[in-house]
Amino acid sequence: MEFIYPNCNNCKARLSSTFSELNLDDTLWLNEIKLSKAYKKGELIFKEGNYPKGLFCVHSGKIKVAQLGDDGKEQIVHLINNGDIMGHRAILGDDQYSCSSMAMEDSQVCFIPKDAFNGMLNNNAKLALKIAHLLADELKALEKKVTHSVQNSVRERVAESILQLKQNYGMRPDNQTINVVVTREDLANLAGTSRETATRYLYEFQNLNVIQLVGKTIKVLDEKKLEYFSHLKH
Amino acid sequence: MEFIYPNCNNCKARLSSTFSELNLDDTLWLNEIKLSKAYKKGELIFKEGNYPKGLFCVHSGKIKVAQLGDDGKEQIVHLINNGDIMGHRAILGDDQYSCSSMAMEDSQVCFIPKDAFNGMLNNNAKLALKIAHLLADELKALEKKVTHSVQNSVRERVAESILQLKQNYGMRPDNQTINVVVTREDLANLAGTSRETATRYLYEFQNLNVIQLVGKTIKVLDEKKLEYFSHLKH
DNA sequence: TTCTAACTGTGATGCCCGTCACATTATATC
DNA sequence: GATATAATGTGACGGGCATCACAGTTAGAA
Repeated sequence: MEFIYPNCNNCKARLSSTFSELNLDDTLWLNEIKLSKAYKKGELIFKEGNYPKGLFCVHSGKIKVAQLGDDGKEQIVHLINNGDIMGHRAILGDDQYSCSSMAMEDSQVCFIPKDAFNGMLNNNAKLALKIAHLLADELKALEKKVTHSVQNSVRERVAESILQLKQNYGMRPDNQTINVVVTREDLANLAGTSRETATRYLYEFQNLNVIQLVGKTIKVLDEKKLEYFSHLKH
Repeated sequence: MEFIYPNCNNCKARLSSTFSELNLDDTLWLNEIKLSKAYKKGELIFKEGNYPKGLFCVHSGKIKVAQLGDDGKEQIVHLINNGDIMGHRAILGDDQYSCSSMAMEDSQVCFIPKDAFNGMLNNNAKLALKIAHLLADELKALEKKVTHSVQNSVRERVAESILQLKQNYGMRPDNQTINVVVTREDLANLAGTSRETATRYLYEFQNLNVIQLVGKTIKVLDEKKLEYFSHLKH
C-alpha cells in the first residue's frame, strides 16, 4: 500500500473517532500539528513502560494492544481499528504505557503531541467528556473480560474471541470471512490460552460446522451457535 | 455506629476524593444537594442492569463492586473505601450499571443526583479531567487484572488478592491485621476461584508462616514472601 | 526458485483446581 | 439462651488444559 499523507479534514477515520465533533478551526489545527507514519505488520508502535509523548490516532490498519504477564507471556487487552485512539490512558493517567502496541497488519497512524492534546482537552469540555465516555466504555469491556477470563472455560473464551474479532473488524465482502489476519498465537493471546489449545478448539468448531478455517482468516458459518458456545460450560 | 449526617465542608473522605479540589462555593452547593444514607452490612447499594440516577460518594465503609458471570457466580472487580466514588462509569458511559455494589461492612454513602453531577462536569474542566484520570487508573488496574486472571495460577491470585485487600484497606493499629472483614467466599470471588480452593491456599500460607488467620481477618506476617508467592508459578 | 525462519497440527502426559459431599463452627434471630 | 441459618474446613475424585515434543507447512528473504 502506498503512503498518502492523510488530511484530517477529509479523513474518514476521524469521523468515527473521538475527534468527530471538532469544529473546522480545530480540525485544521489538528491537521497542522499531527504527524503521520506508516507501520509495517509486526512493527512496534509504543512499548509498555515507556512514557507517552503524544496520542495515536489510527488512520488505517489493525493493531493489538497487549501487556506482558509475570512470565513474559503476552495478553492482548484491546483490539484497535480505524478511527480508534491509543495512548490516551497513559496520558490521562499521567503514567507510563501499561501496554505495548503492535501492528497486526500494515497500518497508518497519526500522532498528536501530548501538550497539544492536553491543550485541546483544557479548551474543549466536550472533548474531555467524550474521552471520559470512551474510557467508561473501555472499562466496561474490561470488567466483562475479567469476569469471563476467570469464570469461563477456554473453549468459551476461544468462541468469544472469534466473535470479538468479528465485532471489531467486521466481515469481508462475502459477509462470512472475518476481516482480519490473525496468527493462532494472537488468537490464543486474546483468549488467554496456549497456542495448541486454541488450535484444537478452532478445529473442533470447524468439525461442528460453526466456523471454517481459511489460512489465517476465519469464516463464521453459524454465528448463533458460536454465540451459544461462548456461554456453554464444557 | 450512630448516624451523623455528614457535611461536605469538613468531610475527611472528601479530601481524599475526586472532589478534593472543589472551591468553597461548590463545596457548599454539593453539601446542599447531596443525600446521605446508611447501609447495613450485606445491603445492596445499586444493582447491575439498572440505570444510574446519580453518583455515590463513600463517606465511610467498605464496599464491593461485583458483576455476575454467565452462570450467576459473582466476580469482584473493584474494592471501594472512604473517599471513593461509585457509579461514575455508568453515568459517563451513559449506560446501565455494569456491576452491583454491596456493603461489606456498615457504610455511610452520599448521593449526588445525576443532573447535578453532569452540571458540575460541564462547568468544571478540572473536575472532568480528574474523573478522566480516575478512569485511567481504574483501566490500568483492570488491564493488569485481566492478564493475571488468565495467566496466573489460583495460588498466585489468592496471594495477590490478600495484598490487594491490604493495599485498599490498610492495616489495623497492630500494623499486621488487614483492616477489613471478608468472608472466604468474598476472597474467592476477588481472586476468581472457589471458596474451597481459596480456603486451602489460605491455610497453606498460614502453615508457611506467611499469614495468620484470625477469624475473618488476616494478619500478614511476611509481606515480602506473600509478594513472592503472588508471582511464583506453582 | 531456494533457503531459512516462523507458523502450524497433533499426540502423550500429568496435575491443578473445580465440584461434590458432609461434618463442624460461627452468627443471627427470636 | 435456644435454635435456625450461614459460614467454614477438609477429603475424594476427575477432567480440562498447559506443557513438551516433533513433524509438517507456510511465508518471507536472498
